Amino acid sequence: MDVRVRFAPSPTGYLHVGGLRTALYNYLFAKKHGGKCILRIEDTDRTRFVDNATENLISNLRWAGIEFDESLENGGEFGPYIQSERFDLYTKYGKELLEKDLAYYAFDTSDELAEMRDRLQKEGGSFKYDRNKMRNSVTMGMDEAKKLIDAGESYVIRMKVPEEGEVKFNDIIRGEVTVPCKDVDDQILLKSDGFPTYHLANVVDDHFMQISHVIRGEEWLPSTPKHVLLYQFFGWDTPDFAHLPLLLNEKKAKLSKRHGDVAVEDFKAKGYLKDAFVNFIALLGWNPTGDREIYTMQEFIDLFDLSKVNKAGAVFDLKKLAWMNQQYLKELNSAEATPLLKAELEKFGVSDLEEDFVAQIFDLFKERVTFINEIPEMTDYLYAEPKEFDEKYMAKRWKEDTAEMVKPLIAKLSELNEFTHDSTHDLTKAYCEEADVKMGQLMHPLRLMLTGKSSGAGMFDTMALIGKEECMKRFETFLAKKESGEL
RNA sequence: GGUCCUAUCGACUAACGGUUAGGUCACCAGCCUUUCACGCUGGCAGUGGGGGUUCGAAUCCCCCUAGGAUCACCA
Repeated sequence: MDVRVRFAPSPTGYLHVGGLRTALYNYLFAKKHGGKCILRIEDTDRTRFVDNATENLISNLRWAGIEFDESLENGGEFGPYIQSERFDLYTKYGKELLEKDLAYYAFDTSDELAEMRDRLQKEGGSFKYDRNKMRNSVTMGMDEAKKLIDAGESYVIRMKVPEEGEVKFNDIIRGEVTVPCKDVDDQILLKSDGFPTYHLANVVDDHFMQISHVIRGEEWLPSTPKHVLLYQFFGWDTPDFAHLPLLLNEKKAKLSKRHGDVAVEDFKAKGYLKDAFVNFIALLGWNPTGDREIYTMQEFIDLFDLSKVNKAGAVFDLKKLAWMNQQYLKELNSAEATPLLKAELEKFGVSDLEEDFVAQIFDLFKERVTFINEIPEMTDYLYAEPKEFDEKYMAKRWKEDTAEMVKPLIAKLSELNEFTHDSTHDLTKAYCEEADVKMGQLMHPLRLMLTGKSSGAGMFDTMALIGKEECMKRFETFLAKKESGEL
């Protein structure tokens, strides 16, 4: 059997990280088995329509490196790939169930349904639809129901779940799942606006799109018996199911938008590198070996094994994500990094820097940050003389005799023709030996005068980057301020 | 509350009946060092509890407990 899987999001306006993981696992599974990965937009809820939601979804998926073999924009022989354009199909199959007496009309208002649930709750037990007591074609008879419909009463179509027996299905991740029919609700299949609910549309589409494996989040597990029953009602083969463990927040509850940090584009905006983010997400719920953390997409494809995906939910740990991001940041080559850093610098208000200069800055700071966007502020002294000086640092490192100790070195530095890492280093080292002082006694004052900060890249690299002329100017300014007591 | 799912260090996970229960993040210590980092070395830390099955259980079965999901004319 050909492997055909689908990622079927509803266009809510953003891509949830859990959705990204689902899409990714679908993609990996398809690629691994030489199958097809399909994107189907499930927009049957007209009350939740969001402009540009589909475009947003696709662009975020593409950012993550996930492409689809069949979709709205790429086409395919099983389209349309958006449910609102498949309307007639659902109506047709809803009717078929009605004719087979596997579905029925129901006329209950939302108040009546709420009342029913109140009653059932008081009696204890489940809240499932009480088919034999409500207003529907089972209690009133089909003739009466047709009359109401002709009179313009609004109605829904519900599935008629058998009273006896049980529903069994095999989940690739969880094994056999069994639910007694009496616990399965008479799900609404077609809403009063004529649109199908997820359950009907999903089953019909998966069948006609020849989906072989349904890979989706665990939140769908409780409604899977309904879907299995629908396949049986229609006489169709059931696809294989794989319900992925949930992504959890630090409180171990399902990651939800209310708690923030769940939209892929937010992570993108914060500066996470795509490969790092995808790598991290892929390892939430599965690890091919257990002794490695960094994998390429191709390696993930080669190693992917649905049956080895975890059953328990996974907590989304920002700290490990940050580490992951840094790992990828360190490995970024300058061709990739320079434009990114340049853009960040421009946001910071620094433009017109030489590519080579920007590349050097990246090399010096990539191991000191988690995100590229931290670099501009950290390196502000490279673009203008420092406005302020770290007071604690100054108190600790600038002593009574420091000025006199540093002046001869500055004089020697000013005579240097070449102002490079090596030349400044060699000169300073020689001076230290000659004057019998430790490097540290001079490095800190130099750093303070030049950058105002207590941390940063190596001092000789920093001096070379700032340039001799500017360094001299800063030394002079700083010493003058010291003498005048301004500092 | 009904139903279903789940349970290995604080977190992500490996070990698919036989290991001193391994790796990674975080944390701690040390080394490196002109700062901050990076890096390196080491450390802390786990099979929720109770019964079985077995020569042998983290692994299979049962019960308990705990957590989660779901019970919409949302997906």
